[in-house]
This record gives sequence, C-alpha cells and structure tokens, in this order.
Amino acid sequence: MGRDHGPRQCGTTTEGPTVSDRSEQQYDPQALQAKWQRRWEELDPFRAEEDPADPRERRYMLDMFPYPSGDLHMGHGEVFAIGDVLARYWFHKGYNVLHPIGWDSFGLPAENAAIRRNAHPAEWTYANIETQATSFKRYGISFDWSRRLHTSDPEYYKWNQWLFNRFFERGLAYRKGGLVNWCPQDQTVLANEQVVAGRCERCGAEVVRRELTQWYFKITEYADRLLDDMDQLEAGWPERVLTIQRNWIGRSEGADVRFRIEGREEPVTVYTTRPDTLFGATFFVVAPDAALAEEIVSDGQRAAFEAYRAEVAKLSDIERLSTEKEKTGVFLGVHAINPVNGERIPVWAADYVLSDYGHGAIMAVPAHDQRDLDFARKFGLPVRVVVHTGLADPGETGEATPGEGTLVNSGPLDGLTKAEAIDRIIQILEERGLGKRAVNFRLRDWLLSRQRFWGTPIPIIHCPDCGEVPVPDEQLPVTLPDLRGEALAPKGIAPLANAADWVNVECPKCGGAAKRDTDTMDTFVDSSWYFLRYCSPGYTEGPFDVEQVRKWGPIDQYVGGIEHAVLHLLYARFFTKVLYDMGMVGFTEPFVRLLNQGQVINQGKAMSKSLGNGVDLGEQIDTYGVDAVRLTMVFAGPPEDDIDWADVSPAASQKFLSRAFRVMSEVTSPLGADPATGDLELRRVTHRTIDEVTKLVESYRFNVAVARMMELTTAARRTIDSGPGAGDPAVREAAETLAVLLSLVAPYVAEEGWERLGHTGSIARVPWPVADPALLVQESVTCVVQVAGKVRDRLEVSPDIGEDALAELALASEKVKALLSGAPRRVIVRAPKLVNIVP
RNA sequence: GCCCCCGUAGCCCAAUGGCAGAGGCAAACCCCUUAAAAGGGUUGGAGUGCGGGUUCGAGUCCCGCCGGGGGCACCA
Repeated sequence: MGRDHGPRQCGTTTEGPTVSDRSEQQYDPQALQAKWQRRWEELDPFRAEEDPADPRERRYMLDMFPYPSGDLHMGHGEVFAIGDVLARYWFHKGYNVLHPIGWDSFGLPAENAAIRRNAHPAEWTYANIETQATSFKRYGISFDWSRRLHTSDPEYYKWNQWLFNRFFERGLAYRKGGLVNWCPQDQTVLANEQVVAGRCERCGAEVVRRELTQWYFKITEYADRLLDDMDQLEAGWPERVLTIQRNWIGRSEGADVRFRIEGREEPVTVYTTRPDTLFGATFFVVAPDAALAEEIVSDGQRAAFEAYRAEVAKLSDIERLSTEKEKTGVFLGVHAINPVNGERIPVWAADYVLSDYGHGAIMAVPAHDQRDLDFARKFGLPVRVVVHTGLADPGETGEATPGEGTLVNSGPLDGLTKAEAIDRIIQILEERGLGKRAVNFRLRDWLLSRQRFWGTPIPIIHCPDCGEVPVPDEQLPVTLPDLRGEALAPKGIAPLANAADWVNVECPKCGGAAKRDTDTMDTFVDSSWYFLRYCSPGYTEGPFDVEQVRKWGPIDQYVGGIEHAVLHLLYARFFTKVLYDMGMVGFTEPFVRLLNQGQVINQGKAMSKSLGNGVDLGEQIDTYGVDAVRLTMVFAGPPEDDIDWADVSPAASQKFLSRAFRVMSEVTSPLGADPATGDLELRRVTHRTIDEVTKLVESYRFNVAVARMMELTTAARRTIDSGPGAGDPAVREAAETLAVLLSLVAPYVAEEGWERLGHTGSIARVPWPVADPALLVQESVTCVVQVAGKVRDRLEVSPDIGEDALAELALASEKVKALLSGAPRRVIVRAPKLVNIVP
C-alpha cells in the first residue's frame, strides 16, 4: 500500500507565515491520529467515575471482549466501531459511562502455538494482547483503560476457582460418567453447545462419542428460569437470539408413564408428549447405551444386542444423526406391559432413542409418530390407529398421522379430542399411580472440564479416602505449573498430569496422599462473569465488589456476534442467575440490550486464507485512516447486516471526511457567534439533522445517521460557496454540530475540527446538541392531491392547516376539477401532507 | 422435514399504510486547471422477486409460490 501520507508539498508555498496556507486545510488522517492519540492519553476523557458523589446517571456499555489470536481483524473493526457509536453518544449525553476492555486470554490457539514454537502459551498470548492493545488505541475506541483485565492472569482465574467452589457447594458442579463429545483434533471433550452439526465448533473436526467421567455445571436446573426470564429480554434482545435459545432449551410438555417389564421388579418410566396415544403403543424401545438395555436383555438375545451396541458405538454423530439413515435395532427378548390395557409389547433397543433425554426409553406409537412408524415397518411390528384424523391408514401409507383428531380404540378416551384425551389420560394415570404430568428439556448440563493446559485448573483434589475435596478458598489460586513446548502436546490425557510435582498433594481434609484434578475449565467459564469483574477490576476480597456491581449493573448495552447465542450468552445468563441466588448480584439478567453486529466478508464469502480474500484491518487503516475505516463500517448498512468489503468504499469515506474537515476548517466567524443572526435555511438543516441523528442513533440506525451527517456537510458547503459565505454564524453552528455528531464515528477528524473551530480540550464530553423545535417547523409543506390514489396536483400549504380547509383547497384545484364529474364519493384528508379524492 | 428472517436502480442501502429515493458507490457530463490529480457541480436510471387479497391508498398488512440466509433436526 505504497501511499504517501506526508503533508503535500505545495509549489506555491511562500516564505513566512501566511493566512491561507492550503496545506493547513488538508485532511491528513495519519497526522491527526498521532496527535490526538497523545492528547487522549493526557486528557483521559473516557474514565468511568466511581465517586458516589458524582450525580451523573450511570451507563454500562460493553463489547464482547476479544480473544488475542493475533492483531485485530476486520471483524473487531466492525464490532468496536459500532459499540463506540453508542458509548460516545452516552458520553456526550452526560452519562457516567463504563466502557471497559479486556482479553479472553485462555484457550487452545495459545497452546498450539506454544507446542509449535517450544514456548510457553503465556508468551504468545501476552505478546498478542500488547499488539491488540496498541491497535485498539490507534483505532480510537473510548475505553477506560484503567480497568483492563486478562482472564489468564492468576488474579482473574483465582475467582473462577472460587466460583467453582461455590457451585460445588450448591451441588451445581458435579462429576459423572457417560458418553461425551470428543474432538479428536483438539484432543479434548466439548460441551453440547460446542458441537455444531456433529463437528467441533472451533476446528471443524468430526466429533466422536467417548465414555468418560467429566465435570458438569447443572445448567438444566435453571432451564425453566432461562426460558421464563426471556420475557425480560423481549424488548432489548434481537428476536433471533431469543428464538435460538428457546429452541436450544427445548422445553416440551407431556407425561411420565410407568411400564412394567416382565422379569423386573421396578417399573420403567418413559416420557411422552403424546400420552393420549398410550393405547396405540405397540412396542417399547430402549436406548442401546442405556444401562437398562444391558440389564433386561434376555440370555438368548444378549449376543445380538452386544453386537448391535458395539456397532452403534462406532458411528460418528454425523452418521448417527443423518436423517437418511435407516432405522436399526435389535429385539431384547423381553416384553413390557402397557399399564392401561395390560397388553404385552416387545422391547427393542434402537439408536433412534437417546440415553440422555427423558428416561432413555420410549413407548412407540407407530401410527402417530413417524420415527416409530419407520421402525415398525422395517421390523414388521403392528401399527394401531388410536386417533382418527381423517387421513389414510399409516400402516398402509407409511405416513404417520401426528395431527388433531378423535380418539378411537382407546377405552375411556374414545370420542375425545387430542387435547381432551391428554388431560384425561394424565388424570387416569395419576389416580392409579401409573404416571404423572411431566416437562422435559432438550438442554443438557454444561460439560466444563477440558483435557488441555491453557485454562483454569479445576480446584479439586481427589483423595482415596475423602473423595472429591475442593481446594480451600484461602489456598486459591491453584496456579498452572510451568509447562511448555512438547509437554503440552495432546496425548489424550490432560497435560497437567505430566507435572508430577504439581499433581501430587496432600488431601486438605485428611492430610493423606492425594492428587489434583488435572483438567482445566472450559474457557466459557471465564467469560461468564467478566462483565462483573470490570466494575472493580482490582478487587481482592471476591470475584467482584458487590457494591460496585450494584451501581453499574446490569449492562445497558452489549454488542457482539450472534455466534454466541447458545454459548457465551446462555452461559452468562446462567451464571448471573446463580450469582443472584447467592445474593451477589441484584439482577437476574446480565444484558439489558443486545446488538448483534454482522460479519465482514469479502466478495460474498467469509474471509479465509485458502480463498485468499482476506482484508487486513491494519492495512486498511494505513491506507485510508482510522476514521475512514470506522465510518465505512458504520455506514455500510444496518449494524446487524454483513458487510461485504467489496461493496463498500473506504476511499469514498475518506473523501467525505475530507469534505467535512474542510467545512470545519473554513469557518471564519468568531467562537461564540450568535447563530440566531445566521442563515435560516442552513439553520433549519442543522436542527433537523440534530433531531434525526439523535433518533437514529438511539434506534441503532447508524448508517442512516451518517447519511444525515453527509447532507448537513453538503448544506454547509453550499452556504459557504453559493450562500452567505464562511463567515455566517449559521455555518459555524452547522460545523460545530457536525463535529459533535461526527465524533461518534470519526473521532480524530472531529477533534481536530473542533479545535480549529476555536475550542480547547477533547470533544468527547461536549454536550450533545439539542434541536430547537422552532427550527423544525417548516414554513410550508407540499400537499399531494390524489384522485383515486393517483397524484394529480400539489399544493403549498401551511403545516398547521385544518382538514376542512385543506379539503376545500384540494377540491378547488383546477386539475382535480377537470377529473371530477359531480360530487366525489369520499375525500380522505391527512393534513397537511395528503388529500385523496375518490370520485 | 419444522420454525424464523430477508428480496427496493448496475451495486450497497433509505422510505410512522400516504409523491417509491434520503445517502453512498459506479456511470455520463460540466466547472476549476497549461494538463493531470485534488476539489466543486449536474444528470440519467428501478415501480419494490412472482401471483392473489385487504384498503380510498400497499415496498410496508394478510395468503400462496420462487430465491437467499439462519436456527432446530431421530429430543419421544
């Protein structure tokens, strides 16, 4: 990008100081950046004030903190540019704003880099953090740098461990064995939320199932509240995110029904959303990996069952979940008894039943459930219609009939509708002790242990006598041992197990020989509460100062990508509720308003090395300047939309900023000139712009707000060139307004312009302009006169004209009269802008 | 398969149910200039994916298609 940004050498430069040195008014972004970055360091205009005596209303603005994977990229450029519009707006509005920054600095890439370079993950991590911090400062985001935090600092992750202990005490952190998602590439287990379509969310490798004992957070205990509290979010969160979370939590209502299995003492419970179809159950299915299957299989069928189970275990998630896959299964050689009609039905094992949903077993009603029907047809099992829907017999067509209808073949339920039958059968089951109403969730507990190094050690000591013993709070943090290079290489077990000195400890309870847990926490634990830490970043008595969080929280505005809909955002909501129950925070939802910015793509595709379509943020800034890049990000379209960098023009942004800068530089009226004496037409534009930009910023329509700033610039330019000229006080008013509005998006040029207008200090805290209502009223408006919906005439009328007067005026129009024969049937008047005459 | 969102000039995008165009890119032309760059200015161009409906009036509301994006997807 060999472009010269130095001051242009003008051939006409004269000796000594001159009044109109043209280079003086040249827009040189790089020079402004250097100058104002220094000034901001001195002036420190973005510090959040903790003083309780400060009367200003508080606002908390937060952007999702970055992972230090290298320098900032285009995506960061977008989020932070958008977030800064709101943060800076709040500064101008006179709020006491908290706008912090930190780093989500634990995670796998650091570890992989360390293995490659035979180094410690911290070296790579903290070097990248410094690079990003420098870039952020250049990018001019209004951060309070004094609150900076890094989750990989022991001062931070100590509190992950402290919180883990609290969760453990409350039974919300527990260990259990079972089939888990294993990423063979990253050599670690994953939470359900981190598996997308059977692949690792991080690296894209196909996930396999493994039987392992792991730590979990009991997020399912909060499933109901996570769902119900979304009512609080309806106003401030995008509907899309709420829908994704609702789907993910997946609440369903139905009944638990107890079936006896021949040869087994205890009845087996199944969950069904269609208890009304109980009389249509013709077989029973158990998940092959459920303990129940192993237990009840008959001797004669055991070999077949074990072979089947082994085959199923080999399948990857992608194969197992494929909708094209034919149903498979094996008869277990036993029968279950239908509790309502005493019928004997065969028990099968099949992998379309999941061991970890409901009770790992189902009653199969092939007539009214497609999956059961597919299975029944494959294995020749009977199909019995119990809900008459008017559709053809599923046994014949292969199409199950899950819809509404009238119950048949169902004893006491015959003749009832589906809804009536559900209520009735639940009543019958409850009376006879055979079942009860039940609710189920798709959400699973959060698997939080990871077999990797660069994360928070789980503060548990395994003692042969005492079991799982938490590391006492006063011994926290459990810091990471000093492992580097090859020692971190994934071997299927946690790297921490390699540090013998670290692993072998005394049991805090009995003093006997014991071992530390060698897993680390999912890094989503770190980000589940960091927003609370910012309120008191140096606090040593707990994860955060409860009093400070009470003052700042909850977060008024959160900005980040939608990819965290069921990851970070769900986990953070869960943590907040637990902390609420612990009495540590006073709110149940952490983020009042959420904005999901889109992605920056290029030529229709996500940027990637393999496509070679990457755009480098630093290079864009070098070429066009920070302000132009930020303006391009904000102006490209609605913030939620993706930005295709091939469709936008940072060069054009730079041109506009140059124009705006010249307007601000050319003002010749003195500071404090009374705008009331200035050009009325320009004043109207200025005040209309203030009014509109204010509303547009508050409703996130930043791209339109920028368009209005462009119009104001054009209007001022015109007044200077072909109106009353640069000395008119209205031009000063327009230029000063422009500087403040523009400072949300292009802070450098705004600061410099503000200074050239004769002001001192930073523009950042200058009060937001207020539109004069008198200047918003137009002298006359154009009224459209339609006949039968077609525009036939225009009238210049007073804005406060009455309906009757306007109608009269419209009917008096020659053009209208020419089209009317006789009295109109109807006249619709929307004063002062429209009259529609229906002939 | 089910659910959600989006289709407006060549392109990115505006438009409380009320004149389809605010802004930008690109294009063409003009001014400034010895020339170019920079700068200033002017102009043209869609009837809103398709088909119905409601309404005095539909880009906007309703129904059905088509296209694009996203979520869930053996969750009983």
